[in-house]
Parts: sequence; C-alpha cells; structure tokens
Amino acid sequence: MDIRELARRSGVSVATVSRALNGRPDVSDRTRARVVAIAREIGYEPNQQARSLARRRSDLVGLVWDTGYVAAGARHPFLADVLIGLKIALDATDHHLMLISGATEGTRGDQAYVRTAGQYGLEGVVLMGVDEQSPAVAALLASGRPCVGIDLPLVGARTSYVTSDNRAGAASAVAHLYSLGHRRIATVTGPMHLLPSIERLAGYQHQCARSGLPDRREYVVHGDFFLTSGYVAMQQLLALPEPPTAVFLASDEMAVGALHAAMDAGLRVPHDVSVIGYDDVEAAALVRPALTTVAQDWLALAASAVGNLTQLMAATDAPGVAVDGAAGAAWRPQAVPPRLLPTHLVIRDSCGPVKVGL
Amino acid sequence: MDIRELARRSGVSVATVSRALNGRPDVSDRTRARVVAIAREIGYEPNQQARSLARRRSDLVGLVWDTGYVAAGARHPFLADVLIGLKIALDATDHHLMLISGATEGTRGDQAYVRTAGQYGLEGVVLMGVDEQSPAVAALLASGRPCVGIDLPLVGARTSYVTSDNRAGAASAVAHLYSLGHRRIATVTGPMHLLPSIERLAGYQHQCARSGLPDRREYVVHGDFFLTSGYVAMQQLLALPEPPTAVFLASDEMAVGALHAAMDAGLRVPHDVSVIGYDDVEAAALVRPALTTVAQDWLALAASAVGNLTQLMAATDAPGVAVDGAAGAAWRPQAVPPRLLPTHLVIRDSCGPVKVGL
DNA sequence: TCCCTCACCGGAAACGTTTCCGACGCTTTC
DNA sequence: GAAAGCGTCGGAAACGTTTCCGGTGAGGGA
Repeated sequence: MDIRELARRSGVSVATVSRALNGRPDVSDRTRARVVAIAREIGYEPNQQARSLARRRSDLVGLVWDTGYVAAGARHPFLADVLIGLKIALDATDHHLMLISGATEGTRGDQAYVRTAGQYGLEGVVLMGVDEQSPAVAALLASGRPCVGIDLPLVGARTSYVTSDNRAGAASAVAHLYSLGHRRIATVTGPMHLLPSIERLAGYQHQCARSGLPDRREYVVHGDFFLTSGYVAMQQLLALPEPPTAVFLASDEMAVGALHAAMDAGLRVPHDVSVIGYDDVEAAALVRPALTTVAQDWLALAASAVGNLTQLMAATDAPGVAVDGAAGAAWRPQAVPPRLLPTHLVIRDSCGPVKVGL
Repeated sequence: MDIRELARRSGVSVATVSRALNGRPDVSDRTRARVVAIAREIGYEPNQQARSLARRRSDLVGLVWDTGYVAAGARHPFLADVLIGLKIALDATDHHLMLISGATEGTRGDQAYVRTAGQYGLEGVVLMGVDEQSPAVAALLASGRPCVGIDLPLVGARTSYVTSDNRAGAASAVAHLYSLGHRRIATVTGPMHLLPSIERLAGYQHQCARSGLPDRREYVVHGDFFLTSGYVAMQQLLALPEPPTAVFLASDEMAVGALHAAMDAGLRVPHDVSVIGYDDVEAAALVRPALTTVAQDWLALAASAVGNLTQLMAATDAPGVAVDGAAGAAWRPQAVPPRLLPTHLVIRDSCGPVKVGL
C-alpha cells in the first residue's frame, strides 16, 4: 500500500515512482505510464502527512469564524452562504479547508488560532465574522501567516481582504428610494466598529448629500445587524415628529424586524413606509412583503477571497518581488490589494412610491 | 523551533521531550515541568504532520455535504446550523474538522471522497445532505472508514447515524392540530427516498389512525423540501372538493410556501387554515404569521453525531469487543446504534382552532 | 552483600514521502 | 576520439515526530 510496494511492483526505485506520480520531467514516458497504471490498479494513495512533511507544505488552508454568538442563539445566514462559496472555490485549487477551533476553554485561549495554524502548517487562513481586535485573532495576524478577511479590513504585510462595495451598495439603495420620490430617508446601521457598517453609513450619507437631502441627525440610528435591533430602531424612527417615509437597513435581518415593527404599528409596507435591506439573505425572499434589498454576490466574494489568499501564499513561497523603486531594486513582501465586489439591487415588494401629500 | 532544539535547550533527549509533552508516565515531574516551561518560553509547537506520521493517526475528521444544489441557488439553512453544531462539538475533543471536496471534475469523481479521506488519513467522516446511493458516497462507505450520517440512515459495520425522532415529531404536530379541533388534516412530504420524509409521513399516518381520522389518499401530497413545492402542494390541497383545515408540512421552507399560497388564495392563516412546519429554521420566526413548527435540536444532533463517531473511531482502534454470546466468546466489530433525538413543538401564530361549522 | 525491582532516561529505528546528488549510457560536438 | 551534454534512473539523506528497547542508578528485601 505504500510507495515502496508500488516501486517493487513497478520494478523501479522509490524515487522514480515519486517523480512519475508528481509529474516531474526527468522520467521517461514509458515508465511513467507503467507506474501510474500499477498505482491505479493496486489503489495506491499517497500518504498526505508524509508528503506534507517532506515537502514542507500542507495543502491546507484554515477557516476561522465566530461560532460564539451563534451558539448563543443568533444565527448569521450570510456567513453560511459564504462558507459554501469558499468550499466551491477551493475545489478548483488543490487545497483543502480546515475549520480552526476557536478559543474553547480558558487556558491560552488567545493563542488557539495561531497554535492550530502552526501545528497543522496551514498555508493560509480566511477569517470572517470575527473581531480583528480580539487577542486570538490579533495573535494569528501577527504570526505572519497569509490571512484574508471577508468583510474584515485586515492590514499587514501578508494579509488582504475582500468585501462588497458597501458604499456603492448603500448609495444605490438610497438612490432607488429617491427615485421613488422619497425625500425623508432614514437608515439603521450595524455595529459601528465593523467596516461594513461604517461604509454603508458613508454610502448613505454621501448619496443623501448628492441628492440634496438635508443631513438629519435623527434619521440615523444604530443597530447590531440582528432582527430585534431593527424592530426597535423602526419603532424609534416611527415615533419621530416627522417620521421617515423610507428606511434603509444595513442588514436583511434588521429589515425584517423593521417590517414587523411597521406592521405592528398598523402601517402597511410599502404603502405607508418603504423598507430596504442589505445582503439578500434567503429569508428576504420568504418574508411578505418580499424584501427589496441590495444583494451581495457571496459566491464571487468567496472566490475572490481564495483568489487573494492564493496570491498571498504564492508570494510567501517566493518571499518577495523585485521592485525597482527610487533607491534601486529592493525586495519586499508583495502586497495584495483588497477587492471590492459590486452589488446589485434586487427589487421586490417592500419599496414603493412615496404617498402623495408627504 | 523543532523538538531537537527544545531537547537541546532542556538538556534532555528528544525522546524524553516527547514523553514529557504527551503526558507519558515515565518521566519525572521535575523534568516534565522544565520541558513544558521551556517549550512555552520558546513557543514550540509540535509539527502535526510528523506527529500524525509517527502515530499513524491524524486527529482529523472529515465532513462531506452536498454543495451542488446549493450552488444552483437553493440553500439549506438547517445544514448550516448543523455545521456550526459540529464545530462546537468537536472543539471538546482533540479532533479537527476538514471539509472534503466533492466530485469536482469528471475523472474518477466517484472516488473523490474516499481518496481525500485516505490521503489525509481521516479517522472518521460525517455526512449530511447527500444521497447515500451515489457512487462517490457508496465508495466512501465501502471503504470501512467510520462514518456517521445526519438524517441519513447509514448501515454497515463501521457506520451509524443520528436523526431527530421524525415519527414522534410528526405525530406531535398532528396531535397539536387535533387538539385544536382539526379533523381534516393534510400533509406534504419531502422526497420519498429520504429517511426523514418516510418517517415523518409514517408519524403523520400513525397519529391520524390513533385519533380515529380516516385515511384520505388525497390528503398526502409529495414535495421536495423546498419552498416552491410547498406552494404548489398547498394550491393543490386547497383546490380539493373538501379541503383540509390544517396541513402539516415536512419542512419549514415548504410551510412558508404554503403560507404564501394560502394568502395568495385570499385565505387568512390561521383563521381559515392552519399550517405547521418542521425544523424550526431561522426564517420560521421571521415570517408572518410566525410559523408553528416542530423543532429539531441541531446542537444536540451535531453533538450526538460526533459522539457516535467517537465511539466508532474508538472501536476501530481496538478492532473488536468481546461478546460472550451463544457460541462462546467471539470478536466482532462493535455496532453503534443510531440515535433518535427528541423534538419539541414550538407554538407560534400559524395554527389556530378550527373554524366552527367545519 | 547480592540481586531484583523500579523509576527515569537515551539511542535509534521507524512512519512514508520528496529531493539532492551522483551515475550510467547514449548522442552530439569540436 | 575525447569531452561535453542530455535523458533517465537509484541511493540515501532529509522532514519532525513517536516508541521500542535497553541501560543506568537508587532503593529494598533476603
């Protein structure tokens, strides 16, 4: 079952078998054909551990995402979608995906990620849904291992990130509402320490300014991406002396909460108030009225993430690239720029023209 | 950085270092303490590949689930939940989870699972959402590697499975409807080649019989677990000369579809017709009226899966157990019985008392 | 005092690959 | 005709662990 057995049966040396199977040039076509034929015949599978050991590369990339608050009862469907996208994208490479266990129990939990990454020799890791400030994540980033964040602005020599074009996406939502005649447009944000929240708010503000809408303090309220916060934010907005006629929420979950708040207040959507979300989560299409939302392409997002990671890993193999700059040629780690993926509006039933008289 | 360096600094041999770090008994407490102190100091991490090679075990378990139809646009939120549960459960063991790439490209795709499982020396694999009849999965099961299915009846020496108690769950749904006064109760099933579909139908039929309800052919219609099939099934049911007053659908997705069909037909839920689902997916709480449903405990389901897998793997280490049966003591592989997990009804707003006069 | 046991430790052989280095035969070139 | 190049292959040394086997020294019982 091992390579020695295969060598014996093929009548060549172990070295030649290895070369034949790995497509090395210095082996004749005849012997290569014979070796692979016999290998298939006896069902030989190379031992990946031994292979990794000898080649000093594992063909493994890791994934860390926060399951903590998920276990607490809140689920984050968008991340599950991305996970599937990751697997699909990695199928095209010769890498496999390993889930990195988070900080489980107390002792040295802040080293958990970097430890398993080191032990398994992960060539890169993708992160999502975690706090990049947390000690465990910070330790991983500091380890110099290639990392790419999804919706997570990782900065550093061997890191990169991908995200949807949150600014443009938010702006397109506002523009859509504006084109329906809305002039009193509110927003509810995500947690303001997260990049997507910041950018989506910026996109909202920018587009409002562009459209000549006044900058109303009371029209931006902060949420946490989850349903309940959307519900209470909507209540808060509707209680305003001059309530908005449309609201853009930075996640679909919150938008669904807003839908419920409006209906519970006796309002009809979109007749009385329009609501628009972000993500195009599955539930967006399930809810009634079906949610108009700005869709992220999670498949492309995941594909870009592994693309960037691949670049990073390649740059790690050859630790620098020549840069003929001012002071002559120098070597420095290659930077992989973040990627912004386009979003698109999917129009369903939760936005309508503004009521006349408003 | 390697164990030799650590041995040098500790002033002991490599063998002793290994014993100290792995908690072997034959090393003095003094030297053990010194070794682990120095190991921590210099940040030593054992190389997992070398470790696996020498110990002939990988500490890795695999996960295969079908992403094919997910990529096609249909998502299966329940499986994403279970995945998270798996990760949590595995954090408690010293195993890590690897995602096994499915049949990617044509050549030998039917060996994809068993190949990567063999190459990486996976000690066990859990399967979900796949067809156990497909060649790739069948090859994996035939390989003798410990496998446990989630909602997937795997039979064989080194296999087991876990599922919720589909019969009891379905029965509880019917009983709930009956207690609300419903006597004309229909059901829509999942794909009938899947165990959960079969069992949920059986539970429905059994409880109907128990309650003395007639066995109506036209009250069971077949779906595919996805939303659209629930929609059309509901239309079909409502078009009956004597339509049901309540319907039990074998998945929440279908139940949401049924909700929409009823509303589109001008009916109010639950006033005119009651609907009840299965799974307690996130969307069940998001939809209006919020869906009454029989909840599976996905956390427990995942935990049971790794529990059974652990048993299976342990039995593989020691290839048999003594069984003092009829013909004297014999050795045979230990069977790990499947586990049925209890469900519970979560009552929301989609079921109500039957209308008087019906 | 002698031998046996026991606790502790080192040397070295695995584990299954890859890859460096050198060797062999053959053709080409000066 | 010798040297150099090329294509093809084998031997053996890695890669970083674990674990078997044997060897110390100390302690204890006869």
